[in-house]
Amino acid sequence: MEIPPVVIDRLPLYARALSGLDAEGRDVVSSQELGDRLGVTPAQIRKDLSYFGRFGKQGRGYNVRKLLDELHRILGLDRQWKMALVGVGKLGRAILGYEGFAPLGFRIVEAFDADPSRIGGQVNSLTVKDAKYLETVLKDNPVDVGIVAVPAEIAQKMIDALVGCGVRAILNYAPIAAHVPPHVQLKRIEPVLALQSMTYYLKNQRRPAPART
Amino acid sequence: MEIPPVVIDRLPLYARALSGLDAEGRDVVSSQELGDRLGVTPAQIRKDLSYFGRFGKQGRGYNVRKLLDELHRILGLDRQWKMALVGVGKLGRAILGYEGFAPLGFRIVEAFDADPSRIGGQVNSLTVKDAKYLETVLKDNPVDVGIVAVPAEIAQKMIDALVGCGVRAILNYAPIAAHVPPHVQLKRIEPVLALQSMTYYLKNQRRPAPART
DNA sequence: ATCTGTGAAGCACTTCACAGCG
DNA sequence: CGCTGTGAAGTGCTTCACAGAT
Repeated sequence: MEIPPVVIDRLPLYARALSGLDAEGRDVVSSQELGDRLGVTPAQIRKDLSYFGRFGKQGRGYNVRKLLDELHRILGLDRQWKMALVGVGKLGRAILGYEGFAPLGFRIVEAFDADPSRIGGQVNSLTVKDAKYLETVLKDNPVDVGIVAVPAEIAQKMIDALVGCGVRAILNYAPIAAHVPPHVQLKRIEPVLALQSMTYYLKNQRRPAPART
Repeated sequence: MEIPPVVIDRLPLYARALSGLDAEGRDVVSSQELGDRLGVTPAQIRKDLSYFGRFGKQGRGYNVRKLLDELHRILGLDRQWKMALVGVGKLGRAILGYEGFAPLGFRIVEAFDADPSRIGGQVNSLTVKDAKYLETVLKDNPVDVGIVAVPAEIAQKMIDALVGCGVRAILNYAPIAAHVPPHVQLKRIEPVLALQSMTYYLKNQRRPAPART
């Protein structure tokens, strides 16, 4: 069956909420309560989950631990994923220092930059390698995800290089509309775009906000 | 007329591409060419723009400078927007140091934190203030946008405080499903969620990627 | 000849509403 | 009785296809 992309985007949200419930010691949760926590309708949650199987018990709800495991399996979060960072400027260093990736199974195993003053440097126990050797390094030691944190002007070139090394998922922090072949995932992290669309609603006094993103 | 939220989300993308074209000295662009640059269909662009007026010339295309100005006006990007940052940890400092906000009219004018070791410190010519006084400070000196970069456990509390001060747009970097009243905009910046949905497609060999986000 | 602007058609996603099970 | 799972209905967004302007 073909699963709507929006559904896939919501699953990590569900997984995170379930982690929280699990940590609170909760065994069972209804779609109603999960929905309240997430700002999602219960019907949406049930429909989303129904694409993958029947995980609940009628009259009771969902077993927190079991559903969490299922979601992890579905999303592929039951393994480790290797990532390569390109661009070790201010933003890149902040990404390297971010402690939210590792506990969830995402590990940055390589860091590249083109600036000679940064190459060879140590950041968070990683040695910064010359971007010129990106292809050589990643061909021997492939990664699953590329993180791009370089200036706009060279972002597409770096993305092309990553794709050329077989990287099939890219997290793009550079402010460009990047092009990738159809088998490659691309998600952008762009605070500025988020701000620029919010101002539309700010400008027009007290217009109700649209559904949360 | 009620404009679809997705349309509003695309306008900043168009504006950015037009800035680029303008910088390249281009006077006119067609929906076809703009679409090619952005990975959006020409029909989509024309339809989106048609919600706001008739900006093109048939047989010719759009005047780059004129359309850019219109978009800036529509989105409210023809003014300055003041922002307050809450949370001056590693992430918060990276946000303060980010140079992409100011040139587009977004200025961080206040920084708050609850950690005594950070309060009073100078970051990027801003003095970090005690989060305890957030309400007092922002009531005298209101901001348009709140940026939340605090740990998950206190994020909702900080968001509530910002909303209490009349902030109507929030950029949330904390990994929680935040709740805000309907008149408040909320956008989340969550690299981890982006990664966690991409792995679904990585896991399933060579499934084609869905439309770019 | 070219490219916009736009109703109408088509598609995708969400919500409803209820049968069915514990 | 409560809550899931799910076809069917409803809504919202995208694409088509072409009249009309230059």
